[in-house]
Amino acid sequence: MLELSYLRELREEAVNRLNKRNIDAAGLIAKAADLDGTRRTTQTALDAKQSELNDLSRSIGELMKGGKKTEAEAARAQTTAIKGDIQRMQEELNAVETALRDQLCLIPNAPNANVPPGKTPEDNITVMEEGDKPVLPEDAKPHWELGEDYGILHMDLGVKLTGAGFPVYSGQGAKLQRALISFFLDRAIAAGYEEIIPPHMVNAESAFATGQLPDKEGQMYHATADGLYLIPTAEVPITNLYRDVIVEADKLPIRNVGYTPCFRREAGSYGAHVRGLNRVHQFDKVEIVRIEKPENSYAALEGMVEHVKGLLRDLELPYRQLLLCGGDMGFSSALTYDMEVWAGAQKRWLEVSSISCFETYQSNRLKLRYRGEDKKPKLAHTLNGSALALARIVAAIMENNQTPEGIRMPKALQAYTGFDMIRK
RNA sequence: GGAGAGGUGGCAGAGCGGUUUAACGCGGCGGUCUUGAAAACCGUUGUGCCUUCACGGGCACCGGGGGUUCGAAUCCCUCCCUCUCCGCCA
Repeated sequence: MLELSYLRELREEAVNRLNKRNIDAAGLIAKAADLDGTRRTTQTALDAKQSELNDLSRSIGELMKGGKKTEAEAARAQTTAIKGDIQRMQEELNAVETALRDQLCLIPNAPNANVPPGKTPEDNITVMEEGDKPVLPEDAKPHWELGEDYGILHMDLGVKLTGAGFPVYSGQGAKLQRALISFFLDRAIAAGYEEIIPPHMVNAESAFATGQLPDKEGQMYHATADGLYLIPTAEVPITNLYRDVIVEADKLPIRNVGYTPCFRREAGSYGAHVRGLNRVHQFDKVEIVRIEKPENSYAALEGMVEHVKGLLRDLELPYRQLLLCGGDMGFSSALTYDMEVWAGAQKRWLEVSSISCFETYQSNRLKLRYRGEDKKPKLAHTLNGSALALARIVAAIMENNQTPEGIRMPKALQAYTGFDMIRK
């Protein structure tokens, strides 16, 4: 949620920033401002009534103690009307507060000044591109065929066990998954991130705080018997560690990394582009999360991008970095870079990482604050990024590194896989 | 899953309908003393919202929600969580 104080004090700036998303920013904000005004007048009136009742109650106590029964009874008679007012005002306040919160939930984060305008992925800016695309023979196979040929990836078995989009890995394919997870974790730890193993299910409060609810309700698997959600990313449990927390300034930045499986319903996305590992309901991901002082957050974002670039280089994958345009950015993000790798047989770019700065949008919901120089709590900035998401990395490695002898493993990974080639 | 006990300020721990605007202690911060430090002593000490140019003032918060009452940390209902014992179990 955007901060009310921001919408109040820098309303014009907020509208301008939000306009990059091609939404009716002025209208959304005007409605929120209206509700906020009503809320404040109601609160002021309610507080005054409450104060009146408190005074009266105190005086009744004193009168009773002094044995002045008659006067006490007279005072007591006055309270009925006040209590009625209080109840009515309280209900009014509750209603307007709910409406205000709902309205604020409709307003996405305000894009950073550097976010390009635009509506679709075509308007994203390619910041850089690195690595040579492999030259593959005409009959080079996409990863889903290679997976079957080598007996390491079985989409059909996943269908049998669960349904479409739940891959089964076996043998060297399974080992490759585990190797990548360890590799990514070790690299993040070496870069100063503390490893976290969080729960894979969260409650509604957590899902709300990081913005999955109410916006993306249909995208999460929901265990209704217990009211829990399967996490779509480790971002949710790890960021929620800091919900309702005030951290001392000298504890910042906080850097966490966590490996978890990720579960996404991906409702409504079918077609040729979702074959094999391109889009699945369950995949593994190593996620990095940072909590920063506002003045450091964008430098931290660049640092996270550099970290991910290092991983992709060591995996010998051609990749490019995109700066997402306003229309393609996630709801909660202020600025997002996507990292994509080249899958040589499909001849497509596959998104393997999304690295975002949320400014105070998440921390406002989380009530995640730090104590600044003046000892007053202030909202911190949150950031996160995939480092990295496995399934598509595996797809690209398989496709790009296919040879007549087998699938070659990147050198940096061989210490983790224990083999240099996947063979039949 | 069953039975019992309990959830109070950064920690520890009283309070169990109206001198609680939450005691005492520890810790934190500021000060006095001191060459400096320790000790001692004095003061101070949370979060959110409303209001005010400001100083300040008001309201709410004793696990969450609801109720009784003129008045609730204190009584009632309900949910959540923790601990102990029993049962089950990787």
